[in-house]
Amino acid sequence: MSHEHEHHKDDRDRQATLDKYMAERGLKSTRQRALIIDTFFESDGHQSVEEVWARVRKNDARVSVATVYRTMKLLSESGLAHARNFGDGQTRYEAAIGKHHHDHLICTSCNKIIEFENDRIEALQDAVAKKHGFRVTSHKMELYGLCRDCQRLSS
Amino acid sequence: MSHEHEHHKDDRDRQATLDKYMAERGLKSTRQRALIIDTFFESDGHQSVEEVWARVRKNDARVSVATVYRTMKLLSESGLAHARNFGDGQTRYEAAIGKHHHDHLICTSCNKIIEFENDRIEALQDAVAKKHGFRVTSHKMELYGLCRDCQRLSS
DNA sequence: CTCAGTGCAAAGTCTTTGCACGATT
DNA sequence: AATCGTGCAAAGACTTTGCACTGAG
Repeated sequence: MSHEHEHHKDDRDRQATLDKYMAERGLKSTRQRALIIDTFFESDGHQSVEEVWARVRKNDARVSVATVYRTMKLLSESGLAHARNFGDGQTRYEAAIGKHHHDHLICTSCNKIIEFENDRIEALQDAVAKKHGFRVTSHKMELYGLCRDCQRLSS
Repeated sequence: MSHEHEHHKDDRDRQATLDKYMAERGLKSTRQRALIIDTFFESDGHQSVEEVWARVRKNDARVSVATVYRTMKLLSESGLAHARNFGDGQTRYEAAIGKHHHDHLICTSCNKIIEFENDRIEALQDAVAKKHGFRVTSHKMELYGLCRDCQRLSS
């Protein structure tokens, strides 16, 4: 299966999830929402509202930042995006569709973020949750430290 | 070894760490700092600045919240406390001495927080970090979901 | 036609900071 | 005495919200 096919499939998944979510609550589909959502999913990574807004404005300068805040919250509540807090005082959103779940290695010196996934850790997390009677819906794991490059620089 | 002994030992550890840190940077020991630090370490859990301030004020109403902010940041930088972000827009501090490292199960319904530790997960984290050339200094792992009680209520 | 969505600016939170005064080394 | 610390209020950063207008269903 080509990457292109995968992307189209992701697009459809996202559209379906979103349509379902919006239909359930009587939410309307507007020019602004469509633009914001498309813009968000066009980029990878951990996007702040400000960043999404900047790119949205290139297409339509009339969109207000308040609408971006509202729409990102919508995406987060619908499960299409995850809200993250890496310690700077800013919420960052990450697309929740189209890639496997993963966690983060964060360099405290250069702020580089490396993503990784590890099934054994996930399995252990589930086991821990079960032991405590929890039904886990999401999780985050972040390892902070110095990346290879910054270790070299500081030594 | 009695619990009492352990606590005394923790107090000494903390005092030593803090003294060393402050000496290294020429920081002064003041009435406010001592009170804030004692107050913080008297309680367990994940304390917001506002909460610490409230308890500090019972002893000395003249202490300003700005000083509490500054002191908590100091504790965090000295490694005696960890700053956490659980998603409400508030930094919470947790004592870093006197208990093992642990992670969190967070109920998204009642906000209950359960702590757990799992050595195998920690070991796997180290392995992942090593694979990426990272030197990890700290980490956090949070599992979000419904606790046993809230599952029962919502079903 | 109705109700949700949007833009705007105002208000809210949490946190940081400039400055003059006070305390510690 | 020299600095660092503190209190206060102002400023900042990010986010939410009230309201009147717009637009989707």
